Amino acid sequence: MKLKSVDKAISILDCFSIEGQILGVGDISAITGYTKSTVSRLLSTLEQRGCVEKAQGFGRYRLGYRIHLWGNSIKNQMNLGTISLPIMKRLRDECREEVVIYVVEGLRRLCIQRVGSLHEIEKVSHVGAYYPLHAGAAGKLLLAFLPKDKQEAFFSSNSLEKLTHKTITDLDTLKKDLQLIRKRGYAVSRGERELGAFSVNAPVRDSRGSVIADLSVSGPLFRLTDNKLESYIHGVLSAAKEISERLGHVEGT
Amino acid sequence: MKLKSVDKAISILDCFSIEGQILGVGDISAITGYTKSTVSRLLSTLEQRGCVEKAQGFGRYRLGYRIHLWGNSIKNQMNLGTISLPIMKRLRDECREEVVIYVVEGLRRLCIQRVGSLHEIEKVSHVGAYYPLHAGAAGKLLLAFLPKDKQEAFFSSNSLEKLTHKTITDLDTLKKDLQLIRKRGYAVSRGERELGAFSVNAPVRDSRGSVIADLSVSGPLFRLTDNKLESYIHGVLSAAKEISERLGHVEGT
DNA sequence: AAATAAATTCCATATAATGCAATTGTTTTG
DNA sequence: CAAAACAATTGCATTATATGGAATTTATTT
Repeated sequence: MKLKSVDKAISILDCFSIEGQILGVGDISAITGYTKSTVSRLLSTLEQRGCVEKAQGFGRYRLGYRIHLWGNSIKNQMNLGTISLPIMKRLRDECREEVVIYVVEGLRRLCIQRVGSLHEIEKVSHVGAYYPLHAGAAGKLLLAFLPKDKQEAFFSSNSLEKLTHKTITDLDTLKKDLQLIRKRGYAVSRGERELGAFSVNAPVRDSRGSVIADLSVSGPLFRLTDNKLESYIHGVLSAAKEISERLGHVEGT
Repeated sequence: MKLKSVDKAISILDCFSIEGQILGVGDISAITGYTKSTVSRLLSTLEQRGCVEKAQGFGRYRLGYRIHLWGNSIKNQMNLGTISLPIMKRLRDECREEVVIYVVEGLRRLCIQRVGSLHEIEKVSHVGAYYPLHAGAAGKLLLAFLPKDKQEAFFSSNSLEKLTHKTITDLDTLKKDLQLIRKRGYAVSRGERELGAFSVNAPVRDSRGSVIADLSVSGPLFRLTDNKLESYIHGVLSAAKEISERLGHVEGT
């Protein structure tokens, strides 16, 4: 970090990132650990430029119009795909396997972003393509964290099509599996949708704590050792956490 | 301004406020006048915290996910009314008369924000109330800057109801008036909607340059002198300009 | 209205930011 | 494809700036 006071200013603005947050000098000083004089001066600089503004009178601040302005100017460029991309690339470089993000659309999952494997033999998913929710760890994870009503809608409207001999076609077995995924916080599958493929998955959460996407590392089964599995689980969990943070998710929500 | 480096950082972020703007160190140095080393260091600090991020490779930046995050956390609190309020208060304190903001809704104008007069005898508009477009300078200004199709819709569907003996009821006279308002960039009326009242108005523009609202100073006619009129026109124009800037409007759009 | 609490300003000191020049990295062109 | 041209980054000494603690001002509570 090159410029300390700028870094501090950013930390202060960050205190406001919970929606509707209104804070005073003392609050911010307590959160950040900076002295009240420092916070006061930083706030006053930020206020002069409209990054924060007085709310509810004396010494209480919220984010200002300028932040709103900046936010507007990128809201069209910024979506889950672009926010995730750099983190997905990093994960891919660690794992050397394909990294993909899926979201639920209707009763299927949609691939919205992909970073390809570094190996010659690779598993390939396609951005824009739809895949089932019941087969493969990505689908099951999304299903596991779906709101109850949508989950029911899926169970009642969908036959669990057998895609490989590993596909789960029994509803009770599937439900048990979903419960396990919720408990563990990640999902692993081998050959459920595509024979000879593995997939390691973790949930991406938004600022309200809802699971809105699935982050996946996947590749051919023959390359998956126990050691690698361990490291992929760790990697995908921490990358998913990082994406969630960028979406405003705070731990313990 | 208390902290110079923070102020510089804000100026740099501001360079990006035109939607989709992508800039390099050299560009920003040219815009702001800061040396390239300074810009480079500031950008690198901002990048580490996700306020800007690399775009299109080598040394090109755009706003980052953190700005998006902050923007999201206030987008519900920030609307035309709250953005305008502090500027409206300042204008009211200068003029000592009622200051109001109107937007077009359907074929009428809607009062969305108001700051009351400082005099005992005051003109009073009501937030949430609807007023006509053809009577009073506020309505005429909004009408003058309406897109052609909506203007036509108004002309064809609306009889120009006579509210006072000053109300313009002839379509051709009205159209001439609108042309003059567009040319001048502000509008003044006396007693067109409410006898004994005056109103001085200027347009508020958004980041695309479209007129989205009308800012008005109004009061009882007996207090309006030629000197005051001059100063109200100047005041309302500059306040409207300031609100427009806060909405992302850049001069000459 | 007085007392309490919080935010702001003052000031000397320590620290951080600056500009220049040198370096490293990227793109263009012959 | 190498060499030149261009742009961004970093090291370093200097100068300007940010800092913490105390004092002061400003709001809130009793």
